Amino acid sequence: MTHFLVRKLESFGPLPKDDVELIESLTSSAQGVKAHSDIIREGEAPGDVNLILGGFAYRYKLLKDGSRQIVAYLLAGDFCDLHVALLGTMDHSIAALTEVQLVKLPRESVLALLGRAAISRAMLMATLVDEATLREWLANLGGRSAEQRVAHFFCEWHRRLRAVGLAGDGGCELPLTQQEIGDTMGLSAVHVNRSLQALREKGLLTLRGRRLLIPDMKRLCAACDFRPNYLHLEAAVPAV
Amino acid sequence: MTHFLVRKLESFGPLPKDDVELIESLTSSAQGVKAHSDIIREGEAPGDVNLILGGFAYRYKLLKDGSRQIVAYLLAGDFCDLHVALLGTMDHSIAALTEVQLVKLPRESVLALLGRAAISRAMLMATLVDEATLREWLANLGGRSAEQRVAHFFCEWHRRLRAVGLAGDGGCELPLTQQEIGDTMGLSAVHVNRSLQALREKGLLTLRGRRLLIPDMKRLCAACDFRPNYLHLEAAVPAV
DNA sequence: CGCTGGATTGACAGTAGTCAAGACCGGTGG
DNA sequence: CCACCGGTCTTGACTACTGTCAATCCAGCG
Repeated sequence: MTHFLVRKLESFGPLPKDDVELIESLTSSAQGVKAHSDIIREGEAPGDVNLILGGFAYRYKLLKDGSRQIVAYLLAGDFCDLHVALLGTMDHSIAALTEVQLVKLPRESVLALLGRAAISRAMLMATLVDEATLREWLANLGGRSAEQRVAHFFCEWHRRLRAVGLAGDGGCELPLTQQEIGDTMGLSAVHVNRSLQALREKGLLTLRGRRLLIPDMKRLCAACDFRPNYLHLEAAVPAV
Repeated sequence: MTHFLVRKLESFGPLPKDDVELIESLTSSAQGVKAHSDIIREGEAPGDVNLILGGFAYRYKLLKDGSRQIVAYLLAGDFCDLHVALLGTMDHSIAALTEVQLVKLPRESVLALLGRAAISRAMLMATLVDEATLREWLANLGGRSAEQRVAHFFCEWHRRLRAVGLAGDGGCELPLTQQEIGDTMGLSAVHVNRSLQALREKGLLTLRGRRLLIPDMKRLCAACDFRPNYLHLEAAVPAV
């Protein structure tokens, strides 16, 4: 079960055998969460840290006017709320996009993990990648047109899913409504619709059911200036 | 000199004496950087990690169309590029806003620091706060009007400066041109100008020279829905 | 087959960008 | 002390992108 965590952390470099054993010895309780329900809400500070095993979730913030800004998507292997263990309170909420399977790690376990330098370091690296992604999103919202924004988002989505084996060269699942895409890109649902149509007319992508098809990834990347360097997928371990 | 780093890290909780000694034993070379020059550029992967001692800097990304998106401001005590030590390559650039004093830590030193669990953990916490700030910026760009965006940015700026002793209740330094504010908020300089005028007319702020005055912080916060929880300034150390 | 949520459309409103001219301001050299 | 300069800040006119509202269409489902 916690293999997942080992795999995630070791994607940044091997862990000492001790550390792997520690992780695998942790007690944890799995549970399922229904689609569209909250996993944790802004302001909460519960004792456990959630780790996604399967399904998709997203981080979001509610604004005063009632609108919602989605600020990240979580895939299998991602931490939901390390923040809670370290910073005390959630400054945003997390909800399940699809049905989600997650494991809850008691906070003490997480703190024990952080007592291991190699694990702590791997978590820091994971956090740095998340941060880099947020910076790219910021550039996306601040500097690109609606059409480019959406295209860029799809490129990233596909790339991330491919990294965890959930996408082939042709396409991938995309369990999002246009409203949700809009909440992600700071656009209205109507405008997302129009942008999608423009992209379709250019033959840059197909969207059928909940499935995204990208006939020519190169062309799409070129159209929206997508350069995946910020995802640090090679995640080379720097030699010490 | 490296006291700075100790202070930064201990803002998240005390460090073991060993760790403090390690930090203070590190060799480091200070240097100055002229205003408006780059400190490090996207794609680079040099050996040293920079730490800001004084002055202001900012992270930015260049987009295909030549526009620039500023994605963070760095104050005294902030790390410029931990990324380089851990992830290998910069995915964005950093430039000096004003004249900046920084110390360069050799990468091996940084990796040694990360070998200490408590230090590694404090760095993780610092990174989590940066991440939270990026999420709030994303919500700011995605969900608020131009006027609110700018107001929110000023609230945050003042709050952060106050946290490091650079702002009083009345106001603080703001060494930014309207163009730079625009590059930060995804707005044109002209529109920033108009938004500022609106805010001034409402009596929410004054901007003279490079100085920002906020007569009534409460009112400004209310106007832009600024809630500083995401800065985690109290940074309570969670009891183990 | 009728519902229901999501996707599409069209008309219209409003926000933000662009371009270009002119005012202002601090610093420089005479 | 003053004129000059370059960079910012302001302004106005105009354009273009994006949002809003509301009706309609469509596909999956009980």
